[in-house]
Amino acid sequence: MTGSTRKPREGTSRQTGAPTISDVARLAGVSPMTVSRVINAERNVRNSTRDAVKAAIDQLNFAPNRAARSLAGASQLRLGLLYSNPSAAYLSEFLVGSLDQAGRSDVQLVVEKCELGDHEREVVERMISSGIDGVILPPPLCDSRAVLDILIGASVPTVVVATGCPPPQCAAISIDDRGAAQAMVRHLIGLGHVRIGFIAGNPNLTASGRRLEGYRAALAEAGRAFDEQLVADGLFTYRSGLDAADELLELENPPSAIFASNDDMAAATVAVAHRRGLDVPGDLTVCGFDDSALATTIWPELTTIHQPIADMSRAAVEMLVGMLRGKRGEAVIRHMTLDYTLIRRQSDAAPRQRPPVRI
Amino acid sequence: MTGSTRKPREGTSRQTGAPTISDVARLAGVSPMTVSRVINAERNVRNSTRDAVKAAIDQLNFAPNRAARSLAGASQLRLGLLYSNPSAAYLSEFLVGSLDQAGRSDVQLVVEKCELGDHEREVVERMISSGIDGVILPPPLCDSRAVLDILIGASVPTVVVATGCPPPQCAAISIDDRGAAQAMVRHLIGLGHVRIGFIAGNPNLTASGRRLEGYRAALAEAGRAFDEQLVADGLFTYRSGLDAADELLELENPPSAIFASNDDMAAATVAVAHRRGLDVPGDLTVCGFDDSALATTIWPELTTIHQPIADMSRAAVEMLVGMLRGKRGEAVIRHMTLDYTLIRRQSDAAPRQRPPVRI
DNA sequence: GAAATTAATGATAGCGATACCAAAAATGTC
DNA sequence: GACATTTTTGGTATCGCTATCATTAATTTC
Repeated sequence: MTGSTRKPREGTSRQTGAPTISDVARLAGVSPMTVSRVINAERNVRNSTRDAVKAAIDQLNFAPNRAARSLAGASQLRLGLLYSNPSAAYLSEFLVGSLDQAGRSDVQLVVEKCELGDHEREVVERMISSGIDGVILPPPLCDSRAVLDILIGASVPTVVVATGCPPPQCAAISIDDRGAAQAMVRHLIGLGHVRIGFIAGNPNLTASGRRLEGYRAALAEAGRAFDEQLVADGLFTYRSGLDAADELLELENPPSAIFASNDDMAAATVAVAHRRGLDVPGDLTVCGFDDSALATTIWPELTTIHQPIADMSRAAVEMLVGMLRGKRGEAVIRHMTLDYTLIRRQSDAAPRQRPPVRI
Repeated sequence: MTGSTRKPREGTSRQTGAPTISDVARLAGVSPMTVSRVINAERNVRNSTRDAVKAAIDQLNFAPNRAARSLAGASQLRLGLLYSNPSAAYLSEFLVGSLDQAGRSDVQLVVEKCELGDHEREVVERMISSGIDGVILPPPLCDSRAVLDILIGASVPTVVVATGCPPPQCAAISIDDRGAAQAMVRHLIGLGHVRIGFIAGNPNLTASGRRLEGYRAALAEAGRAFDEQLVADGLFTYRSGLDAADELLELENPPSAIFASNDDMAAATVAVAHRRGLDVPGDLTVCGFDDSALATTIWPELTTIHQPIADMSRAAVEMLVGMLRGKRGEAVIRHMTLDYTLIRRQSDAAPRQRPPVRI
């Protein structure tokens, strides 16, 4: 209402000028505590008192100080974000999203590196004992049995991101890996490719299996037979991609398109093709998955599947906060699936009329 | 280090478990006030003290409580991080470092893309008028005259990272690009290489010039003549590296080693070598610069110069915070040079007795 | 080398709210 | 009406951090 001239408090130079709960109390002739009760809609306040306080609040145009509130009351949540060594590009996007959301939700994010190996136990336990409220696990940690077991054992609320097979005790954010792979293969079939090679990912990561399923599904729905020979094993590393691509191109009847389970292996495939004198995409179509930085670094730029990484990490933070701040009762474990996008760049094309001549 | 059992404080049930400034103080053997000073990058703290406190902060994984902080009076700083399109790997590391430090210093980092071109003015001005307190410029923006002029004109405290030639009005973090390049070429000479090719970087970036200087200096100190032909132009992109490498390997008398000004171009050089049937490092030694993720992604892994990118961005945030929060009037503009490391991997070797036969 | 100056640290007192418990007031019971 | 209960209300102690000033240590000055 009225501007109500508040006389500037003398003394320290720190006052902000905004009315405080004490100002309200003085005006209403009650104690600050009572004002707090009114603000928080607690029951045990007589109506007459409540009305007086409310009047004072209106008159001063008082609004509680959020900082003071969270300091005194509910403690600030701290979420742990453990990462191993995903592609650096993945991590940075992931961080941007999660930090952004952490700011919005007013929670603190503790980011820590956790190499897979002997130290993982130590790192995770230190994080737990340092009083973290919940943990977010991006790949590849989201599929680490060891890490998951420690967290689940300690009943730490956890959100796994981009795993193909989330443990029942964890919340999960993911994309439809299977569907995405299927879409890519459909695309290749649509382009006219008949023999389509596939480079599988690290079998320890559940997403690998999902992507392979998608490949098979697309073949099946097009009435194509599944040819064991056209699937090579990979580990998601560039180096493994080199071997896998060699294996596929060495075949009697090599594929005219190769779909690698991630961009690193797709890049390796491009390198192998070039070494063999094959033009990409003229002689060989190569597609990746992830839309990592590498996809646009190399030449030709890769046609690949884009994951909304930042959105996924944002969602992970939000979900975790929901689980932690959510009232008492049922910790509704939720799963969430975000949309992927097929990005066409320069590494795919229709196959030549005749299969390229092997040199 | 050790897990340091933090004893649960007794008393009220309100404690959160998160380490506080007092925990850090106790561990470091100083007063809480001193810890506060370190966090806020204030000046009057002895280096030894600062280091001890930082160690304690790391050990406890401490991050200040925002609520308490804003209650106590400190306003939250907002720093702008403008980026254009450096190598994606570079950016991600840069982000990891700066976001981490931003969390520790409790400043908000506003990350925004600023493509070089017509819009730069718009983007920068928008950022300024949105009330940003300071700006961090990683390459290549750190060398953009246009962007710098706007910022300097508006007297926005700015830290440039990894430029070869920082404007006097800005603080700067860098490594010794010239010395690093010189060290690498010295290494190649030591290996026995005589004809050493060099792929220059984008001429708009001052660091490019520094690296070329280092190349020439190493040659000069070894009493080798400088051969114009052995220097090819590049732009720091993979694609430009493809062309540059082709140019060098096309020479009548091609080099037995190629030193590219960054890893992307070195990776491209490896690809070209392979396409030409050259073994790396058997027939051709290839070295890069930056130690980006790409260096260890491809095969063979690149011998390169490691820049502590994350540390540099961390330092940039810290320095900016110091300039902004530091007491004592005059903003002492500082420059800081961090150490580089020559990392030997699998892409370098002594030259063959005779130059490889061209196919 | 003692005094004057400056830098580095520590001690104390809040910031604006809530938690917890004790005191006071209102209500109910016989 | 005296006593047990239940509601309201107030007092006090934090929450985690920083402002401010006092104190101590390190430098400089003459």
